[in-house]
Formats: sequence, structure tokens, C-alpha cells
Amino acid sequence: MAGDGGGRAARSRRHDPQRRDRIVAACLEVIAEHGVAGTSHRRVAAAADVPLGSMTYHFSGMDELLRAAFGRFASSVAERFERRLAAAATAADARQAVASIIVGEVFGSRRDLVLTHELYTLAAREPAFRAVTNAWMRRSRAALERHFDTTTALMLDALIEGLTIHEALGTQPRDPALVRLAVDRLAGQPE
Amino acid sequence: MAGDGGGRAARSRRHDPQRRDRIVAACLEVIAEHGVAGTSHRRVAAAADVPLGSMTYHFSGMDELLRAAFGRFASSVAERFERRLAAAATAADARQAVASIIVGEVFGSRRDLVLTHELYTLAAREPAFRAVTNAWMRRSRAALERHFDTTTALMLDALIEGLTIHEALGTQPRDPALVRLAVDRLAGQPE
DNA sequence: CGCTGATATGTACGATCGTACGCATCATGG
DNA sequence: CCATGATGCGTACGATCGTACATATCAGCG
Repeated sequence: MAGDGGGRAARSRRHDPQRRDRIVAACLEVIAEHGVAGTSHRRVAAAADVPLGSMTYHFSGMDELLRAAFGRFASSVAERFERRLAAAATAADARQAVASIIVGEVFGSRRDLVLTHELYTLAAREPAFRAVTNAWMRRSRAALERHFDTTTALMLDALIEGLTIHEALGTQPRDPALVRLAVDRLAGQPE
Repeated sequence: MAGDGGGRAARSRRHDPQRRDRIVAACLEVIAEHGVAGTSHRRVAAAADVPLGSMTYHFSGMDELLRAAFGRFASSVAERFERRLAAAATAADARQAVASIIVGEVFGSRRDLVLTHELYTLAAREPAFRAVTNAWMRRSRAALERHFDTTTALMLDALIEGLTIHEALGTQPRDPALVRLAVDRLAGQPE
């Protein structure tokens, strides 16, 4: 449609190293807004302000594009997760960090919640995307295991996922005190 | 393609009251296999062995079809959930029931896991589907609250969701003992 | 300054999509 | 037994999809 390429100034684009990254970023925006179901080469190209031809030039197909996009997304979330948890010194700090992660520091935006579920859905069906989620989970778990034993880390990870879902679906406001209580019940008494 | 309608015997189909149900059931199968992204009127019609025209006749559009399908799915899962939990007499029974639900009695099949996440993903973006998930959650929570206090019921619900995700994504086998331990930590000591 | 190979782009094609709509088919009242 | 309205079906249409490919564009070199 309009702006598909004709409207763009005919500036030099050769050797634009950010091009691929811009496409990936735009892809995440499109997914967040329209879902994987509504994501097309054309929409992503329009969002990234690149010609349609760039899609097949930079990516072999939709699958590679989606993998790149979700790979970047998972990595960025995992990094925030690690940073937040690395800042904790004591065990109490760590529990507080986990609670704050749940309450909103990491999964603050609806955008991220939506993207997370889109990824999970893809991974639940296609093993290729499970590599992405597995790497993500491994990093999260490793970060947790710096503060908690393996068993507790697993439980906390599950609790985070579960409360995240409720956050994404629920219209009810989440209760920080309740989150804190749940974390303490799971991780409060080391054994 | 083949069997789109031509291949079917020209028997009378008038007043086929199961028709709509069959379409809904077929829709769930298609979603489980191809995802919401890959679900089309044509594919569902083929799976249900009904002519394409029946789609627009029985449903105003894709959205109504999806809502009907996921409504039926959520209701069926919630019913199994309630039954399993209603069978519990003592508090210990209830904790065991929750653990067994997680381990696989309710979410036993990959099909159900996939469908659940497809629904969550839809609900995360479109409020119309949140009505379905809210009703489901309300039923689950009510079933839990027959055995646990409100706070604990919320936590257990979240734990179920979280461990379910790990089950759907993880290649690792879930550990029944660990699940039991997590349930007991959350619900073991009433306060 | 002209040549050239690598790089990026615009367009065209075949497939598939959702949906509208005219026609066939049957249950029913006379 | 026939006329008739309600019910279900097959098909055709416009839109949109992913992708291939010929063409345009530029950096680097002689």
C-alpha cells in the first residue's frame, strides 16, 4: 500500500548494518500487536520501513524471522532477570528480588506478557522454538540457583510463570503482599 | 480439495443437530495441530467433513467459531478439574489431588497443553477471550477454595499454571515428589 | 573516471484466505 | 400429492499471503 517503498526517500541504504536488527525489532512489535497469527512479511516490512524484498533477502523465511525475533526477546528478558537477581546479596534480598520480578519489574509491560505467551504457544507445538525457551529457562534457573537450592529454584520458576499468567489474564490487581507470602512459603525455610 | 463435499454421499443432512458440535470439535483438533495461526474455515470444514458453506452458516465468523471452541474446551477441562477435587474428603486428600492434577491427571495430553496455551495467548491480547479464561479460572478457584483458604487457593492455582508450562515446554520429566513438596510447602501449614 | 561484482529492491505469480450469495433440497400445511 | 418457506450447500470473488527473480544501485579497484 502507501509507503511500501515508493514513498521512501531514495537515500542510500547499502551497507546498512542495522537493517536486520530493525526488521527483528519491528517483527516483535507486529507480533505484540497482531499476534503470530497476524504477522506477515508485508506487515513487518511496513513496520520496519524496509521494502518487502528485504524480508526474503535477510531471512530465509517466516520461521527464521520468528526464531530470530523470539531469540532476541528471550535473551533480553533473561538479561534483565539475571541483573535483577545478581544485585541481591542476602537470601532475604533474593526473595525480595523474586517477588519484585513477579510484581512487575521484569514483566512490567503487557507487550512483554503477550510476547511471552506467543513464544510459549509456538514452543508448545514446534520443537524448534523449544530451543529458545529452554535456553531462556536455563538462564533463569541458573540465576535462581545462585541463591536457592535446585528444588526451590524450580518451584520459584514455576511460581513466576504461573503468577505471570494470572497477571496477563486477570483483570484483578495482583497483590504484592500475597506474592511475597507465596515466595516466602516456597523459599522461606531452607532445608 | 478432495472430499470437500463432492466425495460425500448425498444423504440428507437437514436437521443435523450434531453438525455445529462436530464443527466445534473439529476446530479444536485443527487448532491443536496447526495452531490458531494455521486454522482456517477450509481446514476446519475438511476436518469436520462438512461443506465450506456450513462455516458461515453456523458461525458469524472466525471469532465466533474460536470462542465456541475454546469455551467448550475450557469447560471440559474445568469439569475434570472439579470432579477430581470434589472427590477429595480430607485436606491431605485435597493436597494429593492438586499434586496429581499437576502431574498429569488433568493435563495429561500434549493436545490439551497446546490448546491451553493457544487460549491464553488469545486471551492475553483480546479481552473477548478473557471472558472464557476468567470463567475457567473462577471455576478452578472455587473448586480449590472448597479445600483451601482464598490466599492458598490463589497460590496453588498459580503453581498449577506454572508447572503446567514447564511440562509443556520442558523436555525434562517432571518429578512427582517435587510437585508434592511444592504443594505441601504452599498449602501444608494452614495459617 | 569507467568497470564490475556484490548488494538491495520492486514487481509479478500462484496459492490460499474469508465471505457473500444464488440455487438445491426437504419438512410441512393444505 | 403439491405448493411453499425454511434450511443448508457449492461456488465464485476480491484481498492478501509468501516467495522468486529480473533489475537497479553502489563500493572498490585498475
